Amino acid sequence: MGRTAPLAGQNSCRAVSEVLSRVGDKWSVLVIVAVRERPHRFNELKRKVGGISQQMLTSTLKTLERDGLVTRTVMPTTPPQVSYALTDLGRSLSSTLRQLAEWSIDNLATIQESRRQYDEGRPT
Amino acid sequence: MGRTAPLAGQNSCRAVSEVLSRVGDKWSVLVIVAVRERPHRFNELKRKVGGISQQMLTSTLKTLERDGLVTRTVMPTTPPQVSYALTDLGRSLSSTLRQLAEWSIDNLATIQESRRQYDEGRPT
DNA sequence: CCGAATCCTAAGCGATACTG
DNA sequence: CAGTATCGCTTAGGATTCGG
Repeated sequence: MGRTAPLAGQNSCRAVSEVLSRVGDKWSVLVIVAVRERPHRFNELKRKVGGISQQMLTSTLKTLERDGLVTRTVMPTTPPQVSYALTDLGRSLSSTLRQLAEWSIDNLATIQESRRQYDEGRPT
Repeated sequence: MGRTAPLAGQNSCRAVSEVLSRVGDKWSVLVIVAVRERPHRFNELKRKVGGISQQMLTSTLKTLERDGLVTRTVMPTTPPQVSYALTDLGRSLSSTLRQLAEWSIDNLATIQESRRQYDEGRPT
């Protein structure tokens, strides 16, 4: 991958695709946004995200940690507490996602309307 | 459910999540970028995207059309030709994605390095 | 409180063959 | 050329249970 493609064309797409695949799963973005403002503990995140299973929260957090987007800090208390926080990289991604968030909010209704019309025309 | 979170936090995330789920699949972004500059025909897109199966290109295009992101135009020639193009909405999304593309290009290497280190520490 | 392990279902996706 | 149909593998992800 020594390619430093100057154009935002074919090569860069693969990068976006890669990042989107990671972040485009069901929970990653929700978790990122939930943990964004301050460190959170596990069950705190679970409540805040809402609707996520333990399993998925655990694995989502693990993946995010592996990717260097969140940090995991174990507090040696009893019972043990674990604190999750966004890294600089995670915050950077979070900012970038904000643009997409705005687009989504602005256009989600349009998309849903488009779907409805499409489905009407094809009742089969 | 009586929750009407006024913050642009929780609610908007659902919208992003929704859009990301749509666009975060394996091929949508690649197809969007491939069709971006000008209308393309089916097999033209297939070649340009590269590695995509007929099945997936068909269903990806259908979903994008349903969401109002691309148009599908059948030319009544023999053999029939079908032309796909980005809508205004699609172009708008494409622009928004560019930011994410840049972030991806800038940070993909960092992420991959982070993964490598993480995996080293946990050989199991 | 935090998370691992197991089980199970639904969906994503690819390959191939067939149609108009 | 531009799809559709079918098959089967692989993965995502939810529920539940067990352990530290």
